[in-house]
Amino acid sequence: MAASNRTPFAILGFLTLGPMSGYDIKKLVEESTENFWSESFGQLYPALRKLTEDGLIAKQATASEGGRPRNIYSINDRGREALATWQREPTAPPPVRIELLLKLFFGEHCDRATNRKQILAYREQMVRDLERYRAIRERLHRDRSENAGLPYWLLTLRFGERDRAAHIEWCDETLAVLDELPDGGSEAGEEGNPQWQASTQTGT
Amino acid sequence: MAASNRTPFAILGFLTLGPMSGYDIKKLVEESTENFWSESFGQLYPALRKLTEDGLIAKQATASEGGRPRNIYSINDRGREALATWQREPTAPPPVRIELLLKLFFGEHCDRATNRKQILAYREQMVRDLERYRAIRERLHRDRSENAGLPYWLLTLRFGERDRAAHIEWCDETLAVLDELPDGGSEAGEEGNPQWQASTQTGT
DNA sequence: ATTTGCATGTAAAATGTTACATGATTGC
DNA sequence: GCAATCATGTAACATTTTACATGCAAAT
Repeated sequence: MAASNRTPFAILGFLTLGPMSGYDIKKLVEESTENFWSESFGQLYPALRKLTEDGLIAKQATASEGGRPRNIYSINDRGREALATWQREPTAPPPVRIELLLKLFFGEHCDRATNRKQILAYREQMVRDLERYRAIRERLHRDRSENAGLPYWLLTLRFGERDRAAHIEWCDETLAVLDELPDGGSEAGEEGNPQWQASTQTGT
Repeated sequence: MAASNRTPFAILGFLTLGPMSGYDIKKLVEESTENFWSESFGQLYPALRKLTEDGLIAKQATASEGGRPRNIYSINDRGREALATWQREPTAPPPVRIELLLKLFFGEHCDRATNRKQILAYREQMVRDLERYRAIRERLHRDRSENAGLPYWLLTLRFGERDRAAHIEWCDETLAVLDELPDGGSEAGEEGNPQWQASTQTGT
């Protein structure tokens, strides 16, 4: 998985929004970047410790109100610098692993109904995503209109909207194409053909 | 990474194209599904051994021509059944981890030039992908027009084309938006604002 | 009372990439 | 002769998820 652990940078980014605990970060991730970037506690807590050791963030144990112990982390100047440096660096292309396409690539061995069902399920997910994005957009405009980060958040949201819309169009085109194709059926047999070698490359 | 190791199914899929070695599979992956599904030797060889042990494929050691030893694997009926079963099963949504969007999400803390540079680099990659896909498409039509799998391969290629085209449009829109925004600059300071909690969710 | 949420963390397992070891053969 | 490619495999490392352990506080 390449030499790249971006969790520290995600943490630094969220800490620019204000001091907070690991738990807070996790919650924030879930309600903001989850659609294109997620983090689990198993990554978060070790990374917080490392960032503290490296002096990019400061930890402040709090047991004040209610007596509930919390570790509150704040970003410092070195942390802000590390964040900015990362933002200027070349960005790794996102790794893609689209199981749907792998299934469809071998779709010749399935009956039409199976292929259709897979595409339809994917399409429904895309539609649900779009509905969710619309709700998020409305909520952002309602509750966050003053925030300086809002334009950037909206740009990432727009990415999701365009992406999903394009995939829905692909689903519709694909369904139409599938209807024109002979219905295979998954009967074994036919004997693997021998002209497989070289040049079959395909998209994404 | 969730209970899902799809490598065996990828292998089974490729073996439907004919008997071949692990090395052959790796080559085929590179020139066909690499854009949406890749495999490394570190996954391939252990998975081939496991599939053989489980009786879904058969291994045949060859030392024939030239004396070069090769292990040729063939899918059998149980393997074909396992493949078809997987193709009918619900498909996990692809995991997304888009570093570009994470950077842009915190773009408020960068100067405009940095944000622009990141988007432009991404756009260039999308354009290169599209050019590559066009070459693949031409090659497929030229060399593979007889193959029964071709329509399905073209569908996965179309996915990549639509995806990249949509992302390019997003890049253009984003660049226009960035030009309207005040140029931040990465100076520390400003003090993290305190109204971060709840409702910031965004797209993809 | 009991569930839900707050809160921190660790351990183990799954998954995946990269680098290495090894050696044959083919084309220049 | 030498580089490239064929060919198989392992080991180490990196990354990430899931499950668990632990316990307090607030709301129903």
